[in-house]
Amino acid sequence: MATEVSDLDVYDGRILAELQRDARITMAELGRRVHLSQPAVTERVRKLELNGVIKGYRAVVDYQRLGYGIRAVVRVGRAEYARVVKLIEQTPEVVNAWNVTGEDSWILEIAVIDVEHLDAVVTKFCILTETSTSIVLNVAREHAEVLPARRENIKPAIKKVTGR
Amino acid sequence: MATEVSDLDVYDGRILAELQRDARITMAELGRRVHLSQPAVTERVRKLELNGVIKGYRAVVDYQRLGYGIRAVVRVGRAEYARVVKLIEQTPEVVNAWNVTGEDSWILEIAVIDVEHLDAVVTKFCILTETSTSIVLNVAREHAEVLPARRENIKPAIKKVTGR
DNA sequence: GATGAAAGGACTAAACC
DNA sequence: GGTTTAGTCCTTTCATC
Repeated sequence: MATEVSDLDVYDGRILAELQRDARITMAELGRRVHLSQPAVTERVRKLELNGVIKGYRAVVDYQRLGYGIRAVVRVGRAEYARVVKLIEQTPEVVNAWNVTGEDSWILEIAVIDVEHLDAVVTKFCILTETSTSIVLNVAREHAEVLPARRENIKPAIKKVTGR
Repeated sequence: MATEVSDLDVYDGRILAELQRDARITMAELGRRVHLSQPAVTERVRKLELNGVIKGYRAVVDYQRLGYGIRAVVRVGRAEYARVVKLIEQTPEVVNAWNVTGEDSWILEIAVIDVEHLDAVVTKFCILTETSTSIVLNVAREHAEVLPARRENIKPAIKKVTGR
């Protein structure tokens, strides 16, 4: 049985917001914040986990302080799917890897120590196909909180004239 | 006082690995896993948080199950910095936003409900400058665990001949 | 850094609305 | 679906080795 967005009420939305902000708060504290008793939130969180709405909980680390001076986005052109997947698996510097539509087949986010390290990683992918590397200068937004989608919130690209 | 990577020992590495895998384990359990007493791990985690190595803890949610059928990467060309930042701030669909080097100035990761919604979001950025949108078909790796950088682990791009 | 003790708070399961 | 209660476990802080 798949979870429908409509199954998620206002309490679930608040719970998801709080846990995306701080995943280590206790169930008692979470209950206080969303105005539910502790057993009630515990049960809701358990269901959100079971339904796969919450996939897990992760510590967010500072790449810079872990010794990775450079973050980069590498776009990888068309290449044999299995070979790219295998190369990604062999490359721990790849933090995120998406197979995408368009001229580039893959978009990789990598964390490397310095330029020499960047060269070493990018070269591995250059051998397969053409690549394009962009170094991250600045992060405007990271891991934004995502709430259940509500169609009412969409602002149409071109506003319809409402004859008034 | 900034943290140096050299300050992090093998225990810190294990702690960071465990907390990136599951941020909600108790300190007692974390202690068991890394073979330290509970007060010892608690103190180490506190220091990692204070030093900014651990930036926080987040629940990872499933965009699909929250009603976002499409994930996409939008590359945004050269445009006035402040205007792009302002537009990102006004666009909750943007999950990650990086200012990068290269022809594209910005790389945005967005989560949208459907094609109509995608159109609405992309159009907002098209007004500023040229954009290029790639829809995510498949995720090969997501939020890989990142451990303290160790230069010894780097494999040089071109292996040096060691005259032997 | 480990161990042990004590107080406070959090979790679990049950009974109940 | 929700709350309350009671028992158990975890966490925190202290002291000591």
